[in-house]
Amino acid sequence: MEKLASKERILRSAVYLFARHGFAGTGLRELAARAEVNLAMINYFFGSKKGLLKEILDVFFEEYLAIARKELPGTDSLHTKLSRFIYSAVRYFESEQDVLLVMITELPHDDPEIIEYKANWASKMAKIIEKEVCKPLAKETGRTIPASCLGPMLTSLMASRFLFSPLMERLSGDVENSVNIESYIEIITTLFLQGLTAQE
Amino acid sequence: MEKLASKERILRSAVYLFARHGFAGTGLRELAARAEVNLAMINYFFGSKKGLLKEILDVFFEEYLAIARKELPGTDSLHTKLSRFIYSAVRYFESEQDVLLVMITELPHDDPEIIEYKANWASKMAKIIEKEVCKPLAKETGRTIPASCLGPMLTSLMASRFLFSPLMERLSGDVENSVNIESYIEIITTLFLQGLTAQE
DNA sequence: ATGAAAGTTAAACAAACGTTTGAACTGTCG
DNA sequence: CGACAGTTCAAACGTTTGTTTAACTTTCAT
Repeated sequence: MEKLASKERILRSAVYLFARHGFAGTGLRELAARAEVNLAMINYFFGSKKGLLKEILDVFFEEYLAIARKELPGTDSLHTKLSRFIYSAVRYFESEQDVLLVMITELPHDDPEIIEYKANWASKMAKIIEKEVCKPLAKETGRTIPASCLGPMLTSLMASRFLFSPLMERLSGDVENSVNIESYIEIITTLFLQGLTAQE
Repeated sequence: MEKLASKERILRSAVYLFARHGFAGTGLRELAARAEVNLAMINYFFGSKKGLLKEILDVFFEEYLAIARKELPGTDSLHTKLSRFIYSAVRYFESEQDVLLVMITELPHDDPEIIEYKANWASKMAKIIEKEVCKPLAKETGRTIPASCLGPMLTSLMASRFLFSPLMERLSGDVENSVNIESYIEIITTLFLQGLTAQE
């Protein structure tokens, strides 16, 4: 069992801690201890604490964008394409819950260095949604919903389970009463597709 | 023009700063400066920094729960009741955007002192949703969606505009291309109601 | 084998952190 | 007036913060 490279261990520990204590709430010494590296290694590899956050956000947005580019374009029906996208995206969210939480909880924070990064990615995402979802939808239903509204709605809906999961685990208790991931995907896919095409 | 009481000024400044820099990212000196109070006043009124956060979360959940208790029970149709709830809730979210952002961004963080508070409120909310939405819905459609799934979905969907607004403002540019609040409410109401009743 | 590059380390830096203290000030009521 | 509770204040407490430095070891192609 080869030990992971230091840089990778720092990255994973950062994702874990940022998701649980927040970016500002995580100290670099705590992070270094968890990653089993010397404190100075963090700045050596990532330049600064913010550089570390940027790299985490990059990883998330890159993959999220790649999923959109893979599933949304093409000649299939809007219904088919959106189903595929939701399926892949939620699966990805599930596999990288902590990264998703870091992305969401850092969304509103207005650090000028970070907001530039996020806006850049959001812009690319909005263009795809606009072209592949909003325009076909307008043709189908006659109703125009801009990507700046539909994109956040879709992402928030898909992320809802993971955003609230730390709370829901604590109170639901009985596991039987909760919904498995396949059902969850089915529910929000139906909700979104039926709900969207019902717009008039 | 009477100057607000010190405690109130602290509370409002905290909401403003926590929404923009996060809870852990906001220093008490910066907060005291913005509220124009002495640093020691914060601990005098709220006991600790966490006590301040608790009070902010209390204000939010209390009102959110009050809206649910007001709009959801009763003999009206599920459709009518849910429409009313979404309308009131989104209006409240809009009027207290910063408080909403603080609540959302602190949702996943696992501070033991805070998570107890949140779980307590979430439990009350889940009970109302379960009784007033999930059960009637199961009777209508035959499909059972637990409150621990439906609650987060609904809240996330209603909050999506405000969660992403700091980003969206930065990139959309043209105000004409964005959706006003009335349209936003209409869109997600239709989405949610049509989408839910389409479950089978 | 040798030298440059990459990785790792302990130690220290100034700055900022949340919190506490005890005195001073305010207004109110007896 | 004097006493009292509610506020406000400057100052300091001990930690912890992110970052930097310079020396050290390891790695690896020449």
